[in-house]
Amino acid sequence: MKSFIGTFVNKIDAKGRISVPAPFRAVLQAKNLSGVACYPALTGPCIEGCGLDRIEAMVETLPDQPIPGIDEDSIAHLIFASARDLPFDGGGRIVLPSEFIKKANLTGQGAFVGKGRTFQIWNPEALEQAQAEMFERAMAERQAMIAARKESG
Amino acid sequence: MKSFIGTFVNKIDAKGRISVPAPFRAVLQAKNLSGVACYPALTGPCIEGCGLDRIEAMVETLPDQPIPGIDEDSIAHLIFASARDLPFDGGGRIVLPSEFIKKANLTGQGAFVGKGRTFQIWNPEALEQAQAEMFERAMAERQAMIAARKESG
DNA sequence: TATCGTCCCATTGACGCCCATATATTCCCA
DNA sequence: TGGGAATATATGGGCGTCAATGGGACGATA
Repeated sequence: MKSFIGTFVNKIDAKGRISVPAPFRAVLQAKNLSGVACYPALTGPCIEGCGLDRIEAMVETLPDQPIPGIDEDSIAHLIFASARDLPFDGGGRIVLPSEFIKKANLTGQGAFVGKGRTFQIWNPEALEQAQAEMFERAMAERQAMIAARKESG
Repeated sequence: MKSFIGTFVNKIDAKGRISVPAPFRAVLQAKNLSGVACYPALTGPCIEGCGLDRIEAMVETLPDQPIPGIDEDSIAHLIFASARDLPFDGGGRIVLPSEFIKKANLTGQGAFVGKGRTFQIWNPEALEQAQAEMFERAMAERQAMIAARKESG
């Protein structure tokens, strides 16, 4: 199964349209999908994207209680509420709803970041910052691990 | 099977009419339904909505009379009692009965919230509050889970 | 006759769809 | 191997259609 790999920066025009990178479109079209399901990420200022099939699969996994109970509400329901099915136009673009543009601070450009089974859409500058921080943290953890190993062994 | 996803805020006019979002109508029309079954939610100040087929499926699974002592039965019969089949008008709107408007504190606007197999209709402000609380709770649970994993593994 | 509910029509504004252009990439042929 | 053509991609813009919404007419009922 093909995955979402790589980073691609595309423009966002006045109508809020942005081209989905061709490699990502190929992944979706391999599943006979003519659009992409998007929702605000819970963990950062970006938009998460995947095939609508993935969302439908989430629906399937939730208990189908005819009588709604109190435990019905979970992260999944938050995602259903905020997700949108965005169809491609003739040129392979999607239109980003204004909520998404606001959530991810998108201005002029959007960076598609492959995450394997999903991808994310970032403000390019914010992405760079976040990646730098992630790198710092990873290096710090690595140092800590090395130090701990020296002590114990 | 298509599901109800996304949130759409539409106006409620003086006659109590509100447009059902086109994506939701599409889900229902895929099942050859020309209306939507609604009933007050048990879990919050909102209206639950789904296809009439879902209500009928519920009916199939239940006895004619509530069985004393079984809460689910009486709850289900409560739902049947308060449920309404609301047909679309020519423009894809439904008329909200005054009980529903009262129950969900609807004033001027209604927010359709996709929940997968069903959807809900909320007062937009109340929805925002409820979702914020839900998010807090979900994040707290998530933190607890991460902490537990660290300890055990 | 007055009121309520349902149906139908009108408007407007957004969105989907189509076409056009530019750039990059691949492929073919000389 | 180099040039050129053909294709694919990214992007801009315009137009038609449909969705959302408002208002009025008709019929039923009390």
